Amino acid sequence: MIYYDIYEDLRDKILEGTYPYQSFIPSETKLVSIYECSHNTLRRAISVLMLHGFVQPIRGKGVLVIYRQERRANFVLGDIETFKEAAARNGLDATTRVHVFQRIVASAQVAEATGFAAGDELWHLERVRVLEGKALIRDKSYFLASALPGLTASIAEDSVYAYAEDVLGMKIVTSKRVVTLDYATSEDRAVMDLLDFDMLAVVTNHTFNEQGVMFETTQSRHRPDYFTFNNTAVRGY
Amino acid sequence: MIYYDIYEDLRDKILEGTYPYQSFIPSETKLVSIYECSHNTLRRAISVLMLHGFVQPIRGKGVLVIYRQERRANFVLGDIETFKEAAARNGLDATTRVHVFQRIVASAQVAEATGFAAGDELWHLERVRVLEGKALIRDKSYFLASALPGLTASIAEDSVYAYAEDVLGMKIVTSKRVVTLDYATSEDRAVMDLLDFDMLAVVTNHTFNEQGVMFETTQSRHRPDYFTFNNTAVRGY
DNA sequence: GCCGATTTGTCCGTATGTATC
DNA sequence: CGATACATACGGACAAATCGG
Repeated sequence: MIYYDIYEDLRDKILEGTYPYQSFIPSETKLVSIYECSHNTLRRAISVLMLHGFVQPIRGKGVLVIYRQERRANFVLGDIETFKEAAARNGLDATTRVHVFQRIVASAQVAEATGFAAGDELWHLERVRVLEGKALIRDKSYFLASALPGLTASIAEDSVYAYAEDVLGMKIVTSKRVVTLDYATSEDRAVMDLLDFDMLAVVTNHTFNEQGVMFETTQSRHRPDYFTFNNTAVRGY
Repeated sequence: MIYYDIYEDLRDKILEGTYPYQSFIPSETKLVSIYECSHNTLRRAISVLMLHGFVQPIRGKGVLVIYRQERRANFVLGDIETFKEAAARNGLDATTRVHVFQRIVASAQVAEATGFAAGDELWHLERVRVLEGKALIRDKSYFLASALPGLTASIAEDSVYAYAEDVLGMKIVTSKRVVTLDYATSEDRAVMDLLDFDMLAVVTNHTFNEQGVMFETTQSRHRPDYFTFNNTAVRGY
């Protein structure tokens, strides 16, 4: 995929400062001759850069870099990535404790709450994410059992996504997320290191694989002081 | 813009149920002949649908609808839109109280906190958003004065964005947002109807116009029970 | 103010590859 | 294997905005 390679190359040059904030990257014409690709392919790479908030094209002038290094945050969410990847990217030591691991059949209530159909066979997992020795995130997950044969508690302790992608060959494509706030429950307090926080950031996500099957929904409950959610919106895209 | 018209038409058909959840929309070939457009233009419309979480194309099969009507939320954020638009879309009666309206010169501290340059002339606004008679959101905004000549308190009471777009002809292009949580301050409590909530959802945004100039940064502090933030991530885009 | 060169934006047509059925 | 459907890439044409002379 040529467009993606070009995207990564330009992105890295922006990240390392070759193309600094508020500067223009080389023109389409120049980049086309540099990468020896068609202008449409280059434009696609630019559009991915734009959607990720790195650049903003200005007609008649050029493509402006609007990315700049953010202040250090504790735990940044945003793109599709696993908990382990996010922890590694944020330079944190991470482990996972599996509290619940069971196979269930979706009741009408579970179906209503999760978006699965009543009668679906599901894996029900409850896990706590531990960063630097602190239990900061509590995940309540439901996975479609038919999409994840052979799931075990020890896999869940490592990374379900890695198992799905590397072992089963599944690909995660779309992830819809909703961020809300909720009171901490006594259950939250029992398994998390909540200090005196009484509210949590709640990220509810629905994940679709390459078959368009919603195979996972997870409610992640985050301790407020370690929660950051990034997003870029571009008009018309 | 043909691609955008096609996007809107398909999106509306999905919203009204013509193309229901988990069904395939007509094939590329059929849509091309329906809309009498080129292959590429249609694909662009599909890609916008995908980025907004409405569909997911599956190679060899078709384009699957993965959108379904969500439960009613109190106040949903996500795309680029004004407070008034969001209120209208959520069917709520909305007013704005302007508490602070002044012109300042950015100090080093303000520059550090906002991302503007020290010495920039800024409008500093503090506003409270009132929905259905309840003061639920507190906005602390800084606008680049050179980008918004003639701003007044009464405009701020209505909609700064409408003034920028309709009167000044500015276009809002990119909006970067970060969601965090913060303790409610005594100032928050003084101007908002906070009940007994002691934490707030904080959305910090940086907005760029069509010139690539960051002309606004706003910190919006939301009462937890009225806060919802939507997001869709697609792998590779 | 005008013109021409540059740069991005949109659209079209075609070719080829890959996955599904 | 062939037909269908999406995915990627190329090249060309014209429009729209900017900028300098």
